[in-house]
Amino acid sequence: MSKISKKIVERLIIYRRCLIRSSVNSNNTHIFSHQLAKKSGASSAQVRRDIMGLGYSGSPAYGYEIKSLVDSIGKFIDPVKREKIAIIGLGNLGKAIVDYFNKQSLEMEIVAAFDTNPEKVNRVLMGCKSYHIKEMKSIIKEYDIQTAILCIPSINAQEVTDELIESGIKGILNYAPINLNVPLNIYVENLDMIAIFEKVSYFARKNNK
Amino acid sequence: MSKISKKIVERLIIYRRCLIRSSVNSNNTHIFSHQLAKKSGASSAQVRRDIMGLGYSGSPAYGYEIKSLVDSIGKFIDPVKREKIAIIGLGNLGKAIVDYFNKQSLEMEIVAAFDTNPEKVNRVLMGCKSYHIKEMKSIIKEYDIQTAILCIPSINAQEVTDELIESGIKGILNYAPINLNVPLNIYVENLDMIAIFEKVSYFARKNNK
DNA sequence: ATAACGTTGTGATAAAATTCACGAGAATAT
DNA sequence: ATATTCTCGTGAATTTTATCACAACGTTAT
Ligand SMILES: NC(=O)c1ccc[n+]([C@@H]2O[C@H](COP(=O)([O-])OP(=O)(O)OC[C@H]3O[C@@H](n4cnc5c(N)ncnc54)[C@H](O)[C@@H]3O)[C@@H](O)[C@H]2O)c1
Ligand SMILES: NC(=O)c1ccc[n+]([C@@H]2O[C@H](COP(=O)([O-])OP(=O)(O)OC[C@H]3O[C@@H](n4cnc5c(N)ncnc54)[C@H](O)[C@@H]3O)[C@@H](O)[C@H]2O)c1
Repeated sequence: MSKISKKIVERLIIYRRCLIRSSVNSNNTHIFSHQLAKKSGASSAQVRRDIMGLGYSGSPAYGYEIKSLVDSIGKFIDPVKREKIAIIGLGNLGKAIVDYFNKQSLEMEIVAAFDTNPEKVNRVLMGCKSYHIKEMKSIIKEYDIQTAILCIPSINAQEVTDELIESGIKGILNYAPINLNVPLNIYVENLDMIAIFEKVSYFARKNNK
Repeated sequence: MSKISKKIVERLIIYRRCLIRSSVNSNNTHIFSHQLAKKSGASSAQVRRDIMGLGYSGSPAYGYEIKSLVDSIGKFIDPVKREKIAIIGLGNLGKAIVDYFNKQSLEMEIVAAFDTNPEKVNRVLMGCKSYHIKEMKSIIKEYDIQTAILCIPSINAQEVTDELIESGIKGILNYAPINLNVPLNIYVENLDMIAIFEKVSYFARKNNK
């Protein structure tokens, strides 16, 4: 079987998001590669190749059956159990994220939040309970949480990261604008909003060339 | 001169962010390609290649001079004038973003916010004034704003996008989980937080392989 | 019947991105 | 002085990624 590269995984995730979104406001049961391409920003040949990699097949007559394609991507992408996520930092951004994730996502849920500020602990927001940071290690182990979202000031990000890793966390989505030092087997995705916006600004000026 | 591809632009932006961050808490004046590689996640050969593309040169003895390298990247990436940004939607996410951008970024500023909710207009947050959406077109033209951040519910995103484009906006950072339809010369960057987190979850499970 | 059409799946090809690897040269050690 | 040790800049090689292009095949129109 052909290898599924990092890039292909990223696109499969996008394809699925596009499929789920469009199946909400349309009642088509099938989609052609060129339609999914348009929605996702890929080329139609690439869509077909990526889907081929999954071992999934469409029909030349009707294209891909949306529901089973979504399932097929899910079988490849999703964890066996429902994903339980921790979030660290219940500031402006953290609260917005908890609200958004737990409203939108069916496959995963932010189950625990941690903060140092006593006013932010022992609350419940969208099904997510908040705790003091000193309880973090035990709660993460208790819930068997594998992934975390980091929304605290840069200055504290590395020390909390070290604790997260000690607690058994394997993946971190980091919003703090700092480069975290982690072992090779830990996956960190940095989401630097300013860097992303600089890109928008650049390509806007170049008329998207 | 060799071409600067989209990918290289993205990395240059990251390099600069890393350089600026690390120059805050260290007083080194120079940096080697392998050090910047470590910070940014690229390889050292790639760092050298990318910087080469700028026409900038380091010294084999001391590496790159941080300040002039930052300037050199800026000369390539930055607009001539300070970037003025509009934001649409002052909900949880929108407020967090205004606060963050206007605190952190030196090169750009969110100068105007727009919302439909009367309670959210005619306020000032971190130097950003908020207006009713019906004033959007005129204010954007008045300030000569080229780029916008979209933080409103998906359902309204397309119509507002159409108005943004009519107003002369050339680039959009879109947080709503929907695919916007825009002309080819308009740059849209979609930031789908759930898609990004799905990636984190996947690679965490695969031990970052 | 059968021709025309539009799509998938995929081998072959092209293009893009990345890494390799080494000459040149400055700094430092001996 | 000379050797040693780093690095940068970069041509060449390699690897990865994306596109091309078409046979095979079901559908629809005639
Ligand atoms: N607001 C944004 O849109 C935005 C965007 C990108 C990145 N960021 C970054 O995300 C982080 C949070 O942003 P914010 O706007 O929510 O900031 P904020 O100041 O509103 O919230 C920070 C929260 O973290 C908590 N905290 C501080 N130290 C902690 C620790 N050691 N352990 C646990 N909790 C701790 C604070 O009590 C507070 O509740 C910052 O690093 C910021 O730079 C924010
Ligand atoms: N909260 C998050 O972390 C998060 C993350 C990713 C994406 N998103 C998306 O970003 C958008 C906003 O998220 P939020 O959490 O801030 O939601 P929110 O409901 O808190 O805020 C939405 C804001 O948009 C305003 N609004 C609605 N229609 C408008 C219109 N036509 N013109 C101008 N303003 C309008 C509302 O008055 C409100 O202030 C949503 O599409 C959401 O799915 C949110």
